Amino acid sequence: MFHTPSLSVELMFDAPEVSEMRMLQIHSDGFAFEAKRKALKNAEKVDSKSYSTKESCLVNFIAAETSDTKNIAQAAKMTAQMIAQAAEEVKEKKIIVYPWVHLSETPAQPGSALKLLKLVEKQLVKDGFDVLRIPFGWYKSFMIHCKGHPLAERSKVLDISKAVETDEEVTEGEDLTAIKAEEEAHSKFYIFTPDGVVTEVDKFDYTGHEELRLYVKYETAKDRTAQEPPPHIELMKNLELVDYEPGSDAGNFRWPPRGYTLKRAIEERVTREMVDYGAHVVQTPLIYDYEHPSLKSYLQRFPSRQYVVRSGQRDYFARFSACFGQFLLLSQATISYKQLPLKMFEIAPSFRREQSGELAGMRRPRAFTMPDIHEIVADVKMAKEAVNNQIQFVEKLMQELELNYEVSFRVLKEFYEENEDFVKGIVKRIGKPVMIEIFDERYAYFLFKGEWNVVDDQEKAACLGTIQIDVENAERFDIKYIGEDGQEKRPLILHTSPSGSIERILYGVLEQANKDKKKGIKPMLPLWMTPVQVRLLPVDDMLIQYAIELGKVLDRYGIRYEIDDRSMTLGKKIRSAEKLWVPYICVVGKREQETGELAVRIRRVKEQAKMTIEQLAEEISEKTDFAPKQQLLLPSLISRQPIFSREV
RNA sequence: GCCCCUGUAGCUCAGACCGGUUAGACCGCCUCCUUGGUAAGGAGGAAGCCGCGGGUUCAAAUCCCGCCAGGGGCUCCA
Repeated sequence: MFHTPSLSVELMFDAPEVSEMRMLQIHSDGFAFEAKRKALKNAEKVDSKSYSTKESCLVNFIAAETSDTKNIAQAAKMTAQMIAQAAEEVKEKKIIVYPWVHLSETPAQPGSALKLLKLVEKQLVKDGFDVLRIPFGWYKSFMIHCKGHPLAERSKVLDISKAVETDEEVTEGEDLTAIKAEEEAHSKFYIFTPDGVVTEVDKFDYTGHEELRLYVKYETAKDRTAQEPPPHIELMKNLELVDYEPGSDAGNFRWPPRGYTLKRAIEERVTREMVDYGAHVVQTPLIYDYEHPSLKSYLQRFPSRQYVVRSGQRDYFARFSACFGQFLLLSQATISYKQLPLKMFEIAPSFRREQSGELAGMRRPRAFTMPDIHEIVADVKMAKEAVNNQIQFVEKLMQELELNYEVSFRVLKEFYEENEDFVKGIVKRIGKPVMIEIFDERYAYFLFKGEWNVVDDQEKAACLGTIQIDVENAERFDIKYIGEDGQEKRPLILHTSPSGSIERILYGVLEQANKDKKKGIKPMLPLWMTPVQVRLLPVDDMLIQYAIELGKVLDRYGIRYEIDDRSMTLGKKIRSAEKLWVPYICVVGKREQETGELAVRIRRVKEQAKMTIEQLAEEISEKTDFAPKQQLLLPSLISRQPIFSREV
């Protein structure tokens, strides 16, 4: 595609990358071996440690190369073919498969090598040969008597890079259009700055834009170096926010009350913003019919990664986004041009059956909660206006999440050329350098896509908010509006997630907190979403009642608090609150009761302050006034709370 | 999905390579003492299908095979 075939082979496969399983073949009169002792800890189990025959046989010494492990089945198949061909040439029915690692300088891992040899054996047996596979992982003695004819000793190298393509596994209902299209698309990557300057990504000076550099590196080089688990995983458990659920499928999580409080706070925040934006809020089903014509065609755009739900004799798929329900609803709605732009919003679970190896904590689960807005517009002009409007709330929400983010846009070349001013206007609005990918051919349903990404501690990037101009699905789902002239018209659709999934937001804020921690800043969750905003610590049992009275004041302000009424030392209560990153920790003792002023440990400023409960409540209210009041979803007395996964 | 590593008390982790008393430790939990002033007060106690299922062995947390889960790499991320 990009290169001539011969050139591309050279570029793609450096010498050590070529798969060259090595094999030495000896046509022998008789063969014998004896397994002496294990060479590997997990050597293959053997029924008989020795074997001897006087019969003629074709002995194949085989060393699997590292490169064979890329496609063991393919390597095995070709190896078996080579052996079968050689056997037929010398008219031999008896075949010995002998593992001999010393033929290779870069051998495969034992497990892969054994797997390969077993597959070779299986194939040859299937082809009707009498096969003996010599046990793997032992030091062995052997005897061989080479026949000495011209074809009796040969060495071979398997070159898997020359393999013909075999049938790709295709699941029913799947076609590879999207993948193929993406492979064929050409893309160029640039950095756009707010002043309108365009620079190729590798020529841009990233000084002062370290995270942008990391993001670009991730997107273009796909460089992965992480060894450690992502830090947010330990944090989410210790803060008792989310945890794995062993009783469910991989990638499905449970939310104890603290985490659920945070989750709901975010959901409510995003929903309010969408209602303010003028959205119609809906709820649509979680499962959909594979056979529905529009859905069938939509599914064919993507590899099948769905959860399948059986109902009676029929299979349904769990939705992987909110698009279906909204499109189906819109397709039956009577929409006038007077109602455009029409905004539909939904926040609900979605399911993507990601490959097991792709799952990673909250960065990539299989079940997640996605806020999704679709904005129906008449034409490209209106779409561009909508993008400009949407950018405002996406930027606002991203800033409220208090995390560093990098913005990128992916634009069809043709669209870019016609709308250069629009794109540059957006970058100006973003106010910092952004990465822009310009692609030649449309490989998905969008011709324009904005992404708000975070870069984590492992230097991996993940997309949160996104805005896309969809030019395909209005037609696919037969969504139309009635124009001024009374005629049905086909609209464009903006697909937007204002914030990204709630799970990924949590991933983002925890990774951000971890980055802060490494810089010596106390890690925190944004005040408006943190489950517990205030902890009241009565110094002794006599003061619990007073703390409860103080709590009632906080209730009036809609502030989430706990009272540590456990029988432990003050030092321990403070430690417990600090471990949970509680932003305001108030000691409630006789002094406070007498003066009416609390001693407040303020996490953000690492200092104590004296203030009344009303002053504290005012301060928190003021800092969180943009967010709906979310209740704490567990009893405020800590003595009444079980421990789900927190430490103290 | 493939490859590598890991899975022991609620948590974090010893023990495993080299099979053999009653599987340990910190934190947490429970009981008692202590009623405390800004990141761990003291004493005692309970708590384990050693991930699951097979196998080898007189004997398995330990060795072998399979499966599941978590992490990393590849691929992928609509």
